[in-house]
Amino acid sequence: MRAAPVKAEKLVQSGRERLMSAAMQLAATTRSLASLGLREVARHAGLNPNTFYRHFSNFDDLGLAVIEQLSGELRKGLRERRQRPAAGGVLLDASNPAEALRRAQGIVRESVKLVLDFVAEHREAYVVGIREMHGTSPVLRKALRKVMDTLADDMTEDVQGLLHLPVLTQADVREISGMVIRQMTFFSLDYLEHPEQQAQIRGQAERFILLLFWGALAAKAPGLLGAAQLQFPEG
Amino acid sequence: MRAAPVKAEKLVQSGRERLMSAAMQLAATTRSLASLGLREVARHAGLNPNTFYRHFSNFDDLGLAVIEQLSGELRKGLRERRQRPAAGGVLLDASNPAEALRRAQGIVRESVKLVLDFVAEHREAYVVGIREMHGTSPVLRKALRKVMDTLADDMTEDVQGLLHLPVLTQADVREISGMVIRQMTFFSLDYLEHPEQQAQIRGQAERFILLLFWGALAAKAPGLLGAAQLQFPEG
DNA sequence: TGTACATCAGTGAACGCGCGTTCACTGATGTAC
DNA sequence: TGTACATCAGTGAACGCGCGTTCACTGATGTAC
Repeated sequence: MRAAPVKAEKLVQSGRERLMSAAMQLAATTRSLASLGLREVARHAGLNPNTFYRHFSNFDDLGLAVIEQLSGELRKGLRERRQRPAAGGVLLDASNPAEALRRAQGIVRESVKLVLDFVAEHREAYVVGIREMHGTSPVLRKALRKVMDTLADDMTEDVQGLLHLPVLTQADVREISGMVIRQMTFFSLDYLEHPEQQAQIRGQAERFILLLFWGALAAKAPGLLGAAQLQFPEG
Repeated sequence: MRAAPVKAEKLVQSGRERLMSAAMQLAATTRSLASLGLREVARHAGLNPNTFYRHFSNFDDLGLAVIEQLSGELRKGLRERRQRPAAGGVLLDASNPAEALRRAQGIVRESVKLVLDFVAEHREAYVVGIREMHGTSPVLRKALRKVMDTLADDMTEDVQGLLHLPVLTQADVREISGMVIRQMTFFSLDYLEHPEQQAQIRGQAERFILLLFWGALAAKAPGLLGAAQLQFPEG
């Protein structure tokens, strides 16, 4: 009798995986991916230094692999969770603007919570990602810009699916989504760094998003807003 | 006869200054301050490696000195330039909202241009600053957060001086200013990286700022906006 | 089913190099009397 | 005004160390026939 090989395969990490998670762990403690050393990573993974070359041709190569894995998780995680509140969608037109805006506000609140929860759960990966977005390696920077763009595309799709806003074009929504995704990097870092102010930061993020959409609606359909009695969420 | 000593003193850079500008120059070409080496910087400054220790006790020390100098220049540069459009100020109330908003929009346009011009002129310093804001050294990160806060304070003061917006409290304006300063880091980098899209990016930045203020006004004084016929600036 | 061979992840020793740091020293400038 | 001394920015040589990379080798796993 021997142990089922399937289970064993699942449990034993390959050398490549060990190197990647070693890099992740090391980068998470104050340092960036770019500042790690090959020997350092191999040591942390319990491997011989030159085993590194069996799996990656250089350091950017490893960084890319790590980022691809992480961004895949981020996107997947967000996509799974945001299925939940998709009950119907809100049509924002002149029929009952106050009610529609109230419901839209609820969706914004849920979405902000969802993102910040995710960030808090994947704290280390997230911080490393943000750092490399402005980091030294052009390759990693470019990869992370692309991640941000993808997230903004996802958000655009969501907004157009959940809140049907006839007055805003897809280009309008995409531009606002891009701004929101970018600003969320700051809110997220604040959120992680100041756990005692989490409620307040959540409120700020909600207000930020609402301001942008209200501003856009104010420019394109002032009548709607006038009837809607907007209210700031308190921080 | 000998040359006037005053002039000579001005022209000859001290060792400390040479080290600082060497670090600046090196950091500007793809690398961050944190990733520089002591010997590398000294070499670039034309000095003996250990002369470094005559002026700085470690690398963060140098980084801080560089950042203090740069942020001083940034603040001073912005402060000087923004004196110009201070002709009077715009009172935004119910008397003639359309005209007041039109003038406010002009001020936003001028301010965005001013910031982006400054960024383009100090390209290298600016990029290094942004990078260190998310960088490896906690000391530099904290220093740069403070710079951002100061800029947001300055902007708050300006907004309250130039546009008199009776419906927004100082806290409202300060929160929006913080959001704008942060988002401008992204717009600025875009602006530097894509010179062929500068007009478009300027337009995006203007729209961003207007959306926030319009959103805030829409929530607090919907009547004003309804009468004002808002218009998006095209990118 | 067995055998021969190729592939592949991993090892250990060795290389030359640039690094941060320390030491003892120099020469110019500033300061006290 | 001159002299003695202290301070300070700079030099050059030397240190031990960890780094990235290369080499020849091992043993397990997969594949062809």
